[in-house]
Amino acid sequence: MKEASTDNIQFRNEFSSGIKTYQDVSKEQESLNAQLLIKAGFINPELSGVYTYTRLGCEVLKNIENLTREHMSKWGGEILMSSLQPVESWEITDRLENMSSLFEARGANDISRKLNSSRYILGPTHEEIATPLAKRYIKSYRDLPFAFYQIQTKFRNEARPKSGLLRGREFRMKDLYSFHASEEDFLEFYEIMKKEYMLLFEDLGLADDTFITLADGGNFTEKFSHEFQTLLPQGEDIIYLDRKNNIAYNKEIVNEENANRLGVNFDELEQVTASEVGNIFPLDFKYSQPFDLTYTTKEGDTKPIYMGCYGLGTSRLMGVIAEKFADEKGLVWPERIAPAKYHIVTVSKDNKDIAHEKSKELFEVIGKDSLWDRRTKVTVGEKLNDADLIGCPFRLVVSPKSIENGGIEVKRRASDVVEYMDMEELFNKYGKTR
RNA sequence: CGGGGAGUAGUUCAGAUGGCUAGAACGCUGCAUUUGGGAUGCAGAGGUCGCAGGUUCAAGUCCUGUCUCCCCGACCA
Repeated sequence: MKEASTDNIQFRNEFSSGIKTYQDVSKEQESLNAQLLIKAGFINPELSGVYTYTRLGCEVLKNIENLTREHMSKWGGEILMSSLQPVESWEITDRLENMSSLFEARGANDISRKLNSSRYILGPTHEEIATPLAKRYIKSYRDLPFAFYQIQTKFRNEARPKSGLLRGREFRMKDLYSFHASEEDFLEFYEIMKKEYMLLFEDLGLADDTFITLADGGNFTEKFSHEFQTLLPQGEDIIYLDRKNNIAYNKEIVNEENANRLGVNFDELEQVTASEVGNIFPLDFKYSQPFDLTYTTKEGDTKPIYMGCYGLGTSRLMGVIAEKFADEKGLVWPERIAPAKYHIVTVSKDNKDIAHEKSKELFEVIGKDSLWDRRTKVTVGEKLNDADLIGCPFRLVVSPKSIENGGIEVKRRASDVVEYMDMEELFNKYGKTR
């Protein structure tokens, strides 16, 4: 294999990484996250509310989802349910007519009339798969509690997609389903998940601005569900925030009845806009009943199963984080989910000098946690601007000037402080990888 | 689904009242010069003007239909 030597921004020794930034992005898209993510080459719009995750965006999405896996795998095993779902199951739960955002796919189409005429639902959520699936695993009280999760592309035919990744027709979501013998057991697990979600938001750098928010249970239940709302000026939701008690209330449940029920004076609370990045629901018997999901008790009785479901919008999180931390120069990624920790910028006329040699060594030693801008046909200014736009946590400039000053010029994306050090000092101080 | 705006080069856009052999900037290709904050010069390539009908000697421009995108609202397990 020939050495990767194209004049590009290199990533992980890929021959050609396909990483490109764009100077002009249509002003049509108003939302900051879409503007920046398109400009910086993280996503590409395909249809209204539908995006491709290009090289850098795919990396960020994977990082968010792998972090999510670390937390969820403590409590349930990962599976991958089908995206196409049988219409019959949706008839059983009576959601075929009641959910407005269903996409329907038909087996018989213009391309192949030989196929049957079966109708499918393009999965917007997975209770209709998860519940019957659980029947295969749960027979006895000995099988409980039980939980599994998946991370998958969901499809919802939103009337109006908007705000880039914040609200699409196709988006990524983690959904976990839990099954319990009793309500007490369910509630215990529900609290565990709340804590686990907050730990995840801490890793994502969002903990300080994310609040558990009481919300409508939807057509799942009469009980409240709990949303995780991240403060964001461009968010879709208005929440009533009680900072003192660290809890919030979605505007949709703010009324006199709930004021009395909860003993809360909503007028005293702060109204803020936020984006719903997660939502967890007590499902009670809402799905176990129609699918006849039961277990046998120690005494030999047959009882229905308590269920809960726990959603997290991984692609929406990417949009929220992009938008929340961005500054006038571009994206600013939290270290755990950035496409790379280090963005190496080489200042070299022809990639034949000492700056290039040192950059190459740096890139090879750091390995997968670095991007290397080794382009020679663009000016330094353009490379520095691109580094700011892409938003990796650290920028490492290797140039005649930096070498004169002691080696590598190190600057954090979120700071203006510039330091000079050699490779050993760099790794001692900031680590080789994340 | 209601209201508003827009579809012209790879991208961002300009092309009142029909005359276009369709432009600019950026990007792209080649050569030379250039390298610390979005280079310089020279030479090039690149378009069924969203799609389908219609009016006209003549349509990017006018009419009808249709599709798509964006924004506001309604909706949003």
